[in-house]
Amino acid sequence: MRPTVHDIAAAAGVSLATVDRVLNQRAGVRSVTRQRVEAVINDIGYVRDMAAANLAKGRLYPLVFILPASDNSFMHSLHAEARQAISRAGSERCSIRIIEVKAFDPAALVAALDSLAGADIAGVALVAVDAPEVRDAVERLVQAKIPVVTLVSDLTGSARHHYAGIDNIAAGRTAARLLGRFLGGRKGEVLVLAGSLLVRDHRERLEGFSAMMEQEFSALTLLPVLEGLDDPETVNGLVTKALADNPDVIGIYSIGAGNRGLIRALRARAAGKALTVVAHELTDYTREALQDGLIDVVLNQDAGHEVRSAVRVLKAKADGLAVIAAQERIRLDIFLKDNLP
Amino acid sequence: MRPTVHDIAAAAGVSLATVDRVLNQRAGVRSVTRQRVEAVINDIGYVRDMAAANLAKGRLYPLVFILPASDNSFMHSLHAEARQAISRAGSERCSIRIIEVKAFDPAALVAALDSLAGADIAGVALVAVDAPEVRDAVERLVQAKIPVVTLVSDLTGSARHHYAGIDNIAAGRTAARLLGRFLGGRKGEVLVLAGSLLVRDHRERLEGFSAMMEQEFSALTLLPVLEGLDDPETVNGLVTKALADNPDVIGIYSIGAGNRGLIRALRARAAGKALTVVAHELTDYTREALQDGLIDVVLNQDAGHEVRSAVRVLKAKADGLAVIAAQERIRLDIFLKDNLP
DNA sequence: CTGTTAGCGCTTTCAC
DNA sequence: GTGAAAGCGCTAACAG
Repeated sequence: MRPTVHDIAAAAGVSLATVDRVLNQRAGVRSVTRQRVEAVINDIGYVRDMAAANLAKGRLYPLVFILPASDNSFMHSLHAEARQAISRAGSERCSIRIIEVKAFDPAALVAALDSLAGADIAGVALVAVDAPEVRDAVERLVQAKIPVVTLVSDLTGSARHHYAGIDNIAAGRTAARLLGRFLGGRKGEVLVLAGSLLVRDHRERLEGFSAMMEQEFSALTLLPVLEGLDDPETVNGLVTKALADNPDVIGIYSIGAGNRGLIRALRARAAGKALTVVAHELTDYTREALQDGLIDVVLNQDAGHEVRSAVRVLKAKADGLAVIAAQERIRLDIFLKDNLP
Repeated sequence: MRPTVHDIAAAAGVSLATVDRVLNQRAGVRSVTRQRVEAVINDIGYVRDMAAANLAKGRLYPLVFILPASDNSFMHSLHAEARQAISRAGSERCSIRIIEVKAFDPAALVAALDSLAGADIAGVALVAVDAPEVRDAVERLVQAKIPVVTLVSDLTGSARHHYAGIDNIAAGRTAARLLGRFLGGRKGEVLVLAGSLLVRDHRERLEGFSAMMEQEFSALTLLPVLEGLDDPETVNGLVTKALADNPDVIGIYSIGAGNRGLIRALRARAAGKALTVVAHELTDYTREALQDGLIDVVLNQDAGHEVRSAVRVLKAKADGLAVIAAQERIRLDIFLKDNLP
């Protein structure tokens, strides 16, 4: 059996209370005693049984998830996963509260963050809007020793403890290479469709995409980026018009959400020139389009993994423990019609 | 606070012992009493605190990992991940023992499995060799109520509780589509390189690959499959010869390990016709080759995820608990030089 | 059949 | 400064 506090106490000739004080670095122990105890701890290779400690403490991890009230499939699934996490919270000694805020609105986000100031909170996860005032609000929480994790979209220059999301620059580069290689050296134009360039993840995808295109696929010309605000209707209109206006388009990269509109436009199009399409986020719509051959590649981030990872990281940070780095790396999933889950 | 056994006892007017007997479905309770207690349990929405229960029981999960003693990078990393799991085992109340067996040897595997018969084991994970005698040995463990998980390679028609590995047919199909699309309709021959068609994962990859090639990329002809036994030297020889003998090869699919040899052959080749190459498993060698443009795509399975998943699943099965299915799905990772971790 | 009691490994009063 | 003792939620003897 693993050594316990009793073993330490016996070996060091002190009481359990003293051992506990040393283990938890609380005051009230002569430094001679402390050192004796610490020596024993190292000696016998003691490691604390966290489960027992949490039981004794009645430890609870009150976590808060701040999520945008966006009406697109990806955000829906992020919400769903967060609710799933809530249903599991009991057995993991944590309680999760979801706060919904207006999307793309720094002020609303700041208000939500500041509302957490006094509260008894073990950690906060938020989908960041990349603005200085948000960065400052996060800074205040970090100062107050509250672990903070950004989710899906990161916050430039912020002190957040961790980012649970994909590398969006790499995602953009990957999209570019797949599109470029699939088009196999053909000459033509590429349509790029973003949600909004005010969010960091979309900006970064575009950045990676443009750089790679310029560098490796000079036969392809990028048309000016369209911003569809992740809204199906808007996207549909923009794409329909752009395809009509630009007969040389042979590829599309859809950076954001609202792919429902894109797919509608693709379906409506007279089956003319073949189009190669790369889009983000696997939803019911993009899955179907992939199967129908309307979309060629879907790049995806696993919302479930992101939420579970955020919970694990927040709990670990709350206790000052390390995480398994590889487990918390959020992968860029690449889906063709052949490897759909 | 969540309701506890005390609350149940009080509400049902019985003692803790009786509550415990009901909770653990042990005998020795009149069915009237049992029903009364069960009613209360449902009423107040009790859920057992597993951590406390395990503490009281002094529960330990003795797990066994049976791994092949193969000398290739992937198996090395699988071993490494298993050792990592051992180092974490303490804090997860489990003890993990690794048994090494001769690779591709059903008899050795059966011997290892049978050696576990009497032992106090909470679960077994094995890299299966797909043979009837292995299936039978697994069957015996399952009969003995020991949870069994296959790792990396599955066992046909077996009663194992779970498979922690990728969908290899989908992997083969994906390889085919990527190769086909990257080659963009060009006419030519494709070299297929397997480790051994005696292992199920390689067979399945080939199956998926061939089917997709035939179905969608008829401009490409598959050469007879070469078996390199996952051995770098052998692979190197085979590839060098095949490329010399078949000047029309424009694509390669490397199904198994031993890619060190493939890469050496590619480097040695006079920089002639461009070759499109899809290989499996991200190792130091394939990573470098990807960066150098020698390999175009690496399909990968995350050994760390597989090991962690196997541990979680075995523990859950040992307690008769459910797992989070999505978390235990092992993804097919697709790496281009642009999204390397 | 049912209840009492001690105890898992750790923390936390409250005395000394 | 230090220690004794009770208790977290659950289980496991051992009595009755």
